[in-house]
Amino acid sequence: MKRLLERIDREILAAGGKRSRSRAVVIEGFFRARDHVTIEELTRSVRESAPWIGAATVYRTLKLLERLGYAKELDFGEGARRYESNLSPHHDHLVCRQCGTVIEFEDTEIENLQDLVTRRHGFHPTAHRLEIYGFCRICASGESAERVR
Amino acid sequence: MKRLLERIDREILAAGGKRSRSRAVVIEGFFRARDHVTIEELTRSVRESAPWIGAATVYRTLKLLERLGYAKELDFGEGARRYESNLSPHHDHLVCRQCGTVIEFEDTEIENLQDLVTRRHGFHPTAHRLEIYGFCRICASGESAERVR
DNA sequence: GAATATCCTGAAATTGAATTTCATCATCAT
DNA sequence: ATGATGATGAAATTCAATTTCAGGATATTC
Ligand SMILES: [Mn+2]
Ligand SMILES: [Mn+2]
Ligand SMILES: [Zn+2]
Ligand SMILES: [Zn+2]
Repeated sequence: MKRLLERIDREILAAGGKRSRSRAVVIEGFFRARDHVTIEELTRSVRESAPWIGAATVYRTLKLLERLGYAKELDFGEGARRYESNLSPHHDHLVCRQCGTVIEFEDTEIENLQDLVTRRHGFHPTAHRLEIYGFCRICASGESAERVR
Repeated sequence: MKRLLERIDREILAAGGKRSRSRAVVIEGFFRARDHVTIEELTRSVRESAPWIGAATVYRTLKLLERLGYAKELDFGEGARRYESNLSPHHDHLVCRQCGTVIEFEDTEIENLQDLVTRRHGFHPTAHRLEIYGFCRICASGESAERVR
C-alpha cells in the first residue's frame, strides 16, 4: 500500500504534477474503501478524517487515477458513477437490483468469444463492459430480503 | 407499421391512456428513425413535420414505449442515452469510438455462458448489457477516417 | 532561504441531460 | 353537451459532473 502510494506520487511528479495533502488522503481512501464506491460515498468517508476536502477534489483525483491506469470508472445505471481499483485483473459484474450487491466474475471463454466476434467484424476492441442485472441469491429467495443500500 | 401503431394505441387505451397527435407522431418517428437515436436527434427529426412538439413529450413517449416493451434504453457512455426498437431479437453492440458506428451482433454461445455464470452464483438475471468499444474496420485502417458523428 | 512559476485547492458557479411542475388543451365516457 | 382526467409545451427544477476563480501550496532556480 505504502509502495503503491509512493509509486503513484512519483508518476504524478514525473508528469509535471505536485504533491498535495488532500489528494494523498483521497488516493489512500480510495484504495482502502470497499470496491465500486460512488464519489459521494468516498467523499463522505474521506471527510471523516479530513473534513476540509471538497467534492471537486475527489472528482478530480479519481479522474487522475483513471488517467494513470489505477482506477476504472463504472456505470451501473444508477445515476451516479462508481469507481473501482484497476489493480486486480479484468472482470465483469453481476449487479443485484434489490440490495445493490455486486458480484465479480471472470470468464475467459466469454472473453475469447468476444474476440472472435470483433474479429469477425474487423473491429479493433479497446475495452468492453459486460454487466448482468438481476437478483442475487439472497434477494431472489427471501421476499423480504434486507435492503443494504 | 400501421399494424404496430394501432396495436400500441390499443395498449395505451387499455392501460387508461388517451390518444394524442403529438405522441403518435413521436412513436411513428421513432420506428422510422435509424436505430440507436438520441432524444435530441429524434426531437429534431420529429419537429421537421411537427414543429410544435416539445422535448418533454419525446422523453415521456420513449419512457412509455420502454414500459410497454417496445423500446430499449441504451447508454454508450456518451452523456446522452440512446433508444432502439425492441422488436428485433436481443443483440449486443460494437461501438466505434471514432465515427460512432454501432454494429449489432448476437452470440448464443456467449449468452449460454452468461447463464452458466449466473447459475454458478445463484444469481437470477433479468437483463444484461454487453458492449465492446474500439474502432470499426474503417476507422482502424485509415488514419484520416471520416468523422460521421 | 528568498523569489517565482506553476500546480492544486475548496467554494461557488455553471453545465447539460433528464425530470417535474403547471396552466391549458384534448380526448373519452356518459 | 358536460365533466373527468389524461396529455401537452414551456419553463422551472434536479442532480451529477465539470469549470471557474482567487487564494494557498509546492517545486525549482538562484
Ligand atoms: Mn469490480
Ligand atoms: Mn442495437
Ligand atoms: Zn441482492
Ligand atoms: Zn468507426
